[in-house]
Amino acid sequence: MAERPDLAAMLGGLVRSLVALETPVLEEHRLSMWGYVVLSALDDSPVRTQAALAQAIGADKTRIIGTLDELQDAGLISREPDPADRRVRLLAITETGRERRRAAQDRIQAKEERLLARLPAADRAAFLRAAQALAAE
Amino acid sequence: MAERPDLAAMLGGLVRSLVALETPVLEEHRLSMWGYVVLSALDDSPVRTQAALAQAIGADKTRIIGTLDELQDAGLISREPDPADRRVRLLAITETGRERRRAAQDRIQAKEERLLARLPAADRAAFLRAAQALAAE
DNA sequence: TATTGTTATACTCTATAACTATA
DNA sequence: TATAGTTATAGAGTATAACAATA
Repeated sequence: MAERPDLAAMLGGLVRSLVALETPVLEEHRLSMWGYVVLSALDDSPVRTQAALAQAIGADKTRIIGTLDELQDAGLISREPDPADRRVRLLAITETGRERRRAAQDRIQAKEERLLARLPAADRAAFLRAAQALAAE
Repeated sequence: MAERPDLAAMLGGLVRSLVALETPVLEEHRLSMWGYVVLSALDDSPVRTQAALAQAIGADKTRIIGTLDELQDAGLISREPDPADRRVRLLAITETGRERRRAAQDRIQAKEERLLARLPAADRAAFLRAAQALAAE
């Protein structure tokens, strides 16, 4: 009877194969992994500062600057100084960005579905519920 | 009603927090993350070649050499040329290695338990079962 | 002086390709 | 010549700290 493998190792391997699965899709849609994460965060709601966005996605504030530059150059996000405090940048997804993100997300979720299809329906629902609860920190 | 977040992003965040949780424990036990992964693999069964070990843990064969050097120097693994083919290195965990790994694993699993304790018992069992099934590739 | 965002630097990981030793 | 392991090189990703602009 096998002992339970370490959770981190187990999930780490799973994440690696998911990333491998999704990277080609993102490339087709001309999005980097971080770009996709940022678009997803902004699609849920706009954010008032870059630091807040960085924290929301678990990144360093210096780490997302290049990503924001690219997304802005591609017209996928807007990024304007707040008139009330010109130090901060107001961040929001554009309509183009939303479309791009949705298109990528549809393909990605379809691939994820194929993976999840291996699970019995009950386990599958519980897995998603549990993952969401645990990821909520 | 919130849409389902992307699986990869969700699990990726979860893995990050697990790693953050476990890194201090590994440091206490003087193990690197890869060192722990290697010990865990060898604790399940010895391996005949370094390339096979690398593949088993999803790493590159060049990537684990430094790790194997450290583990060997610390007396946690044995690594001898196969008399039948002196190109290959027979790898096995030592008794010291086993003890070190078990000690770290106990502490790590205890921390994981505390995290999993948030879940209803049924979801928790289903989550582990599903994660194991999906990670099995 | 404190805060937001940016740039610069160094450091760690990783991937690729040469190299050695055995076969 | 083919294979297991090793070393060397370069590239990507990341963290830290210094910097500029604004408050």
